[in-house]
Amino acid sequence: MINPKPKEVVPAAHDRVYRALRSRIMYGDIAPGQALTLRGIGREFGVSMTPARESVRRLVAEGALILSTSGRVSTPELSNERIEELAVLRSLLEVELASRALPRAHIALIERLQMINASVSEAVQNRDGVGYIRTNLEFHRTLYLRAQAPAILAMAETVWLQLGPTMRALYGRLRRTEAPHFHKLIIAALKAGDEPGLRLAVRSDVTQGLRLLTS
Amino acid sequence: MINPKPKEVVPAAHDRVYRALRSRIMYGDIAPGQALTLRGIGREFGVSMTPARESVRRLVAEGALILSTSGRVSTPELSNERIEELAVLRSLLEVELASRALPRAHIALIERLQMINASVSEAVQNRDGVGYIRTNLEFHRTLYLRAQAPAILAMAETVWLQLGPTMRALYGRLRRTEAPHFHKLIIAALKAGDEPGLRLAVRSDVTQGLRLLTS
DNA sequence: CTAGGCGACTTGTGATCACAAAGGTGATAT
DNA sequence: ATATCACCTTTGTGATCACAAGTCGCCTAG
Repeated sequence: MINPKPKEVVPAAHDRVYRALRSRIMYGDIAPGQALTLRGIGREFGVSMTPARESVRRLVAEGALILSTSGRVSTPELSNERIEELAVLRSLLEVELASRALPRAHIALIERLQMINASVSEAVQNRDGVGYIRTNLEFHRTLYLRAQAPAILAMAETVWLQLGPTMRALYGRLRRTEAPHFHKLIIAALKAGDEPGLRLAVRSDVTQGLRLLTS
Repeated sequence: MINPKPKEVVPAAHDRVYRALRSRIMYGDIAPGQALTLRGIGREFGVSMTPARESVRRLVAEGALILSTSGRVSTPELSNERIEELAVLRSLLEVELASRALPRAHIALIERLQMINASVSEAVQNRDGVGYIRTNLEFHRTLYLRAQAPAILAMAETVWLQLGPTMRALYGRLRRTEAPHFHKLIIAALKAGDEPGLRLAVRSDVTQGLRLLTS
């Protein structure tokens, strides 16, 4: 057989719904406190309540959605204390990931990061909040993939997911015209093979944005 | 009304099943690679497939169970690389939690930790693997609850959950008669208010056990 | 005009069913 | 004796339904 298996030709409905909702939440398409209904999700994706419920359960388990006592589901409205915790988590996890990626960061990776960073700048100039969040996370994910640490990366993505709706609320009222400064520091540290500098740059980049949220 | 609401008199079936399975997995009642079936779970708990599926989905999202490509569900058999990652995660998260708990650790907490530690020793002497895992985690959780950082604690518990079946495999073949040494160091550092010592003791305690797994 | 209550509608939960795919088992051919 | 194939059982998936609890709006009484 030349082509033995197209491998998962048709993804399961619950998985498709899960991925779509996850993207929306992580990239700030949904505002904090927004309510969702199982029947509404099912209607939108052309499936019954069953896959809708499964995808919602999964997202609740990841902290992307919260369940009220009566089972109603909505995006979370994070308290300042919770935001501070999530910022610390981002810092802990992403500094570790960056540190592990450093010895594996070849020139091709650095060039790719610079290209992504240009997209970030573009999104900032266009006042495109969702685009900013998406490209910013792509910048970080591209670097961290080199760490070859899927468990840690998955945990970092879970934190991003929890912050998604809140980040939208932030960057919606953020008026900034410059590209992210710390991204340049990260790239410079990567080029120089400067591990302490990289750790500091990542910590700063991760902390900076979230600090505005708790004001 | 004197007693307005007994508050959630009857927990939802899926939640009850979830909690039961989660306990089993976290405390090492289930061996790595053990297969589960939705109908089997439903039969055991006297519910239909629906709540069984929801609880399983939730546990899969937390990394406590894995889904084969065909949807079959089982406990994970962790690779050495994955175990090393999870050990690093434990170290990162729990050092932070301990550090935050330190300024809040009064004498009553320390005494409670000593009592729990006695139970740990007892479980070790009785060759009670599950009891050891349970009391050991209770020791850590009791300390970390003082950190007042629910998001970080939840993430740490997720890591424990992922390691559950594997820890069982470890402590099953572990032949040790002494109580955990590093727990005493943790308690000593708490008494002395010694933050660097506490961080080191927690990191050592967390790393020590898992190091044996990757041999 | 406002507060309280009643009723209709919305929503989540859990059970059941039909279906397709995967796994296992036994028979058969070489 | 072993490899292969067919059949049957097991299993997950998704749709539908009945039911209970919650939510919202409207109406009425004060």
